[in-house]
Amino acid sequence: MGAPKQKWTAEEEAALKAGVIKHGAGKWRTILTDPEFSSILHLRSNVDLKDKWRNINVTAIWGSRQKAKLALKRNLQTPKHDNNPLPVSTVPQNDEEIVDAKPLAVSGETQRNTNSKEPNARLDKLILDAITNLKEPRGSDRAAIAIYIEEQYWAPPNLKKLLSTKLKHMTANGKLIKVKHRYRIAPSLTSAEKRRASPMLLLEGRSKDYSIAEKTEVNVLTKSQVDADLTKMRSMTAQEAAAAAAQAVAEAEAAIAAAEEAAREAEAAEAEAEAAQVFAKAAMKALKSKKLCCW
DNA sequence: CTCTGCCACATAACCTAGTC
DNA sequence: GACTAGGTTATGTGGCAGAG
Repeated sequence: MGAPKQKWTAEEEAALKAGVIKHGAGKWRTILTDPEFSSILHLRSNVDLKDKWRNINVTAIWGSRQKAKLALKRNLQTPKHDNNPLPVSTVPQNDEEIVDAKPLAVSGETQRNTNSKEPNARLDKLILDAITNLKEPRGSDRAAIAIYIEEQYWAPPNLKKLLSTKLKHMTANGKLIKVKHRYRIAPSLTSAEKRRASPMLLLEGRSKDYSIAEKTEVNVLTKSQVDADLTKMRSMTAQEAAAAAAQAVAEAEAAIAAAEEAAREAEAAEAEAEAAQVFAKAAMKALKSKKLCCW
């Protein structure tokens, strides 16, 4: 069927890994157009890069895609209280939750599952963070939010456009309240959500997952740190990049373990809260019946 | 039989022209 | 300038099939 199979060479694989280190997983087109890698990867399409990256990840954990698929099936049979790590096929391949563009994805849920109706979730957090920290009594206007984000984070060149779309979206969702071109955080937003609006890095492929950051005390990078990192990466040779990729795999695995531990704790806390709620209801009921009997 | 490269499809993200 | 709608591109995921 279709084109004959072209085996990936070690050189191509190293270039792919180096590209992911430099640009982040999911930025296949960017990697492909990077002159540093395009000469090696000129026979490959962005789709090829994406497929190969999937294979590399799956192979690293499960041995093969088929094994991963089997593991997934087993997972689905015992969905909720299964402590086994989720197979890579269910893990986000985009860089949304990948820490420092590590080859292995970190979260246990797909982006589609979690963010399908919530594009630009990171910007979401930055906006909340900006409004919270600006502390303007009547709310903050779009320009003020934009300036805050630009000053505090690594903002993309099209920030204003993204911001406009996102503010509208968040207002529609009820996360924000818009009064006379000023935005305030909706009172219904939980304290947990507000807490999540803590500083995050807005840089393609380099965002820090806050829950992991909280749990593992990973430092949130400043813009200057990111600049320094990028400069360093650009001066890397292919071998150095490959070595960095290998190290990144190890670090990602550690991050996965920490994230899973945090998820288990969260689940336990949730169960505890549920139990407390049930207890409270029972107590109320008992109290009511007691009152009734005494009246 | 297993592995892995290729393909197809769904959807998210992005871009652009038109309208207010 | 801001917003919207429609089109295009990029990416993620599942499945098929050739190679070893």
